Amino acid sequence: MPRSHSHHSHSHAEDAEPFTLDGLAELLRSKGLRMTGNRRAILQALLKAKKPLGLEEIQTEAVRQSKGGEPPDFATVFRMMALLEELKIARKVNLGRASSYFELVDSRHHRDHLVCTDCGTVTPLEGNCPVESLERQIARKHGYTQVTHSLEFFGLCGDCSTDAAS
Amino acid sequence: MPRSHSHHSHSHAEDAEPFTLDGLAELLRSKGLRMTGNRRAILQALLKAKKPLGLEEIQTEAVRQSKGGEPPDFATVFRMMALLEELKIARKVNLGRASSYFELVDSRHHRDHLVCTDCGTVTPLEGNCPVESLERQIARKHGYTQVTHSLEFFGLCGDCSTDAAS
DNA sequence: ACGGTTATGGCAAATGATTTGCAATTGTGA
DNA sequence: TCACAATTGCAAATCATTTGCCATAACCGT
Ligand SMILES: [Mn+2]
Ligand SMILES: [Mn+2]
Ligand SMILES: [Zn+2]
Ligand SMILES: [Zn+2]
Repeated sequence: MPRSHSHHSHSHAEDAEPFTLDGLAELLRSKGLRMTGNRRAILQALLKAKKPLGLEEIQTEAVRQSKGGEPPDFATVFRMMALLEELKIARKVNLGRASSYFELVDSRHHRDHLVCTDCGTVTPLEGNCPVESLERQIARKHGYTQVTHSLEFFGLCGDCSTDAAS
Repeated sequence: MPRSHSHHSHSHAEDAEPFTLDGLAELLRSKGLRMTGNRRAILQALLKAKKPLGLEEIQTEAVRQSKGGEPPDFATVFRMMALLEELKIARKVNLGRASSYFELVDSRHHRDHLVCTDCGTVTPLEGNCPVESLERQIARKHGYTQVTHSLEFFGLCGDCSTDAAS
């Protein structure tokens, strides 16, 4: 795919550009994809999210972001997320639930999560990932490439611990 | 098969009783549950497994363990696994696939996994878990109790890396 | 701005996985 | 051996994911 560095002032799609709507829009276009109202809304929802979102949540957040109008169809959200996964812009997060949850994946700020198995509260964990540095070692030891990981902690939050005791 | 001290065992999986068929049988009975041919076969399949098994696999391995006869119904395997999860004897493992996979959970030998996202190969990782010691810290810091975790690495195995390059 | 090309989106139906109801069966303790 | 409750097979229900089809709309070149 030819890269036209027409005006070098900004937005090289492949650069570690901070995840911004414009940056993502550019990236999509560079792949021959189109930027639509639905997609803008979905991306905004994901950008604003403080925790992984389910398809329903993306749908409702998206319509809120785009200030009203019809929410994107469920299938549309589904296809968009499949696309973003394909492009490694988003990833599925294992929250131990039946349906899928997604978050944008910024290679510099990936997050692990703490999930209350009772009330469902999700807390992104602060600080450095404790296993990121292992990816390289594991890759070498087992002859793997492109190693990523998924790390979640599950437990009972304070409230739910109390409730369980009574 | 020496059953040295199978009495005084009516309680939790915390009795660092080794995970053996008899031990598990006893545990189930202590909960008022019954030990049947199906259950014995399913447990044997799980005990023998070197990696997490899907419901189908449990079904086929179970019939092999019990040396023939009808394989347990799919719903039976499903209910058995729900039960074992409930009792914290087994857990679901996130292999990034659509359907669920299970493994017995021995608090002393829990395993994280390396999964090839292309061919599906699953490799239990040797050695100490790199985050087990964090569970306590996270529990304290966030006011959680009963904290567990799920850690999987994903990537392309040697073969699949080669194929992808061509 | 206009029009042709083609990605996209809505709708509904197909697929796939999980879960449940129910009657017949079977394990267990008495 | 009996009575009772747990278990199981089978089929149907539920829930989540995925796809086909065609009308629509984004983008490109004029
Ligand atoms: Mn991490
Ligand atoms: Mn671990
Ligand atoms: Zn909670
Ligand atoms: Zn592979």
